[in-house]
Amino acid sequence: MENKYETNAKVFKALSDPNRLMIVEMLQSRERCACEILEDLNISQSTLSHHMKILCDSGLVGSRRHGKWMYYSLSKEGCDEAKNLLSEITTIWHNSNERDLRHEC
Amino acid sequence: MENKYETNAKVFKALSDPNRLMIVEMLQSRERCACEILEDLNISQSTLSHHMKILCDSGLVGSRRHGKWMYYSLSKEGCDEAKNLLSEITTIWHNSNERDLRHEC
DNA sequence: ACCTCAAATCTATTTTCATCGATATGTAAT
DNA sequence: ATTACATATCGATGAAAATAGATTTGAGGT
Repeated sequence: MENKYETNAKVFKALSDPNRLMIVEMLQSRERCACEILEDLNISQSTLSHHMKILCDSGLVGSRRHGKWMYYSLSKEGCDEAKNLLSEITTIWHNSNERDLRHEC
Repeated sequence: MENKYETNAKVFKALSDPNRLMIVEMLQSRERCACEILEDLNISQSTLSHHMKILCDSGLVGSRRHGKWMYYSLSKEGCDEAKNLLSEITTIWHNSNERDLRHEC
């Protein structure tokens, strides 16, 4: 079992690699076949497959098979969830009620 | 020199660790002294210092010294930048003009 | 000046991750 | 069924990151 911090960290971990950010950028304009992504990045086929798995597992990217080819695209839902998550965790609470007491240093 | 993918990856890398997500959550309600954060996490003082450096370097967190103590808080600007960044890279372009040609598989 | 305490830095260790080559799997064409 | 090709998985390796203990730095207080 995985706690919420580990779960959330996974989404950001998916975005914390330069090659994966390049892939995400490629997917903004349209879905892409794995072989097309492979052409643009300087990595091996097995490494690309590994990155695509991480992106898909994070929910940011979806995939569909068409014959021999795998097509990848940004997932609207996954991307929205990520945005909501980031928004939630970085919102600064200006609390008027003084429940949250100061620490004794 | 660092390319944009590496630069952007750094922000998400800062958020890709469970302990750092816990710290960010603690900072939502108010600024915290390092010693207070240390009490809540199961990590050593040196490890905490390491995490705080990563969060500060990412721009998400700011710090101020008060006597012997270091106080950390969420940076409004840094957090907004992160949100804008995520929004930019996950926006799906529905392009009507057909500049972006299909790939030959 | 000396002592104390908080936090940063240094050094070493362990764990995680990116990467690749080789192999396996799945799909379609012959 | 056999072959060809795209992608996934496996196994190994090197690099990066998390972690802790020891030491150093910095900022009061006596």
